Amino acid sequence: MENSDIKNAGLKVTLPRMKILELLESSDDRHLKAEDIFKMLLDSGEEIALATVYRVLTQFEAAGLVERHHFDGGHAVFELSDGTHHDHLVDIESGNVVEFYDEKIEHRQKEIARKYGFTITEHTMVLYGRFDKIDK
Amino acid sequence: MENSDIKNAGLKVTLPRMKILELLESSDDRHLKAEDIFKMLLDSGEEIALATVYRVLTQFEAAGLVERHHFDGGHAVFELSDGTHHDHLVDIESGNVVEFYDEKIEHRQKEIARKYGFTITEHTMVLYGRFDKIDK
DNA sequence: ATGAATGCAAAAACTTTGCATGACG
DNA sequence: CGTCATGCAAAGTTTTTGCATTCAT
Repeated sequence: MENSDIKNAGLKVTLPRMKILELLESSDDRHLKAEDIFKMLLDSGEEIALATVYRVLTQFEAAGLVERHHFDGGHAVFELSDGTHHDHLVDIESGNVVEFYDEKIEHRQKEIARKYGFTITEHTMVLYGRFDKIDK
Repeated sequence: MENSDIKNAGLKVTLPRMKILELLESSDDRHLKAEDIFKMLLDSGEEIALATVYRVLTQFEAAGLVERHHFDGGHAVFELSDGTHHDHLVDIESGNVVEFYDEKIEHRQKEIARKYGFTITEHTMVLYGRFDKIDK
C-alpha cells in the first residue's frame, strides 16, 4: 500500500498526501498539472488547498515518488515514478502523452556524456508531434 | 546582416529588435532568459521594456529566428537558431549549457516515431548533470 | 503534548495584454 | 501619414511562502 511509500519518505501519513498519491495511481492520465490534481480532488469531495498540492508534490518529488516534467507550455506536469526511466511522446494537439523506453538511446546518451566528460544525473527526451490519424 | 532576418520575418526593423538580435548573436551564453536579455540591454544603456523583450522574442520564435526551451526551473530560455537541430547538456550546478548533435540519436528517434505512428514536429533532449572536475 | 502539516491569503516569479504614445516605411 | 511597435502599468498564470490552526504520532 502507498502508506509505506509516504512513511519511507519520512513524511507523516496525512489525508492530503494519501489522496494525492491515490489519485496519481488511479488516474487515466499519468501526467497531471498541480491544478489538475487540485480540481480532481475538489470534484471528488476532498477539502484541500492548492498550496498543499504543490507542497506535497514537491516533497514526493524529493522522495523520488513522483517526477516533475517541464514540457512546453510553461507549467510543470507530475507523474508517479515507476522506478524505470522513460521518455515521452507529446501530442501537440491533444496534449496526450505516451511513454516509451529505448535501450539504444539510453546507451548512446551515456556515450555522449562520456565524450563530454559529463556525469548525467537525470535526462529527459520529449518528441513533440502528432499521432497519425487512423482513417478507416 | 541581421536586418534582413528581421525583414524576412515580416517585421519592421526597429531599434529594440535589432538590439535583441545583436545581443543574441554576440552573447557568450547562447541560452538566455527574457529577463537576462532585458537587463543586459539596460546595462548597455538601451531603453527597452521587459514586455518588448517578450514580444520580440515571441515574434522571433514564430519566425524561426530563435528557439524557446523549457529547461527545468520554470522559466523559458531563448537561443538563436542556427538552422541545425541540437540537444543540450545542462550543468545543474552552474547552469552552463553545452550543445551537441548526435546522428545516431536523431535516427533512432525517427525509428521510434515510426513505430508509434507519430509524426515529430520538434523534439528536445536534455541531459542534466555535472561536468567532471578537471583537477590537475 | 509537540512538532509537523494544512488552509488561507498574500506574495513572488514569469509572462501576457490594453492602451496611449512614438517610430518605421 | 498610416500603421505597426513600444513603453508603461495592469492583469494573468503558475508557484511559493508566512502564519495561525489543525492533525499525526
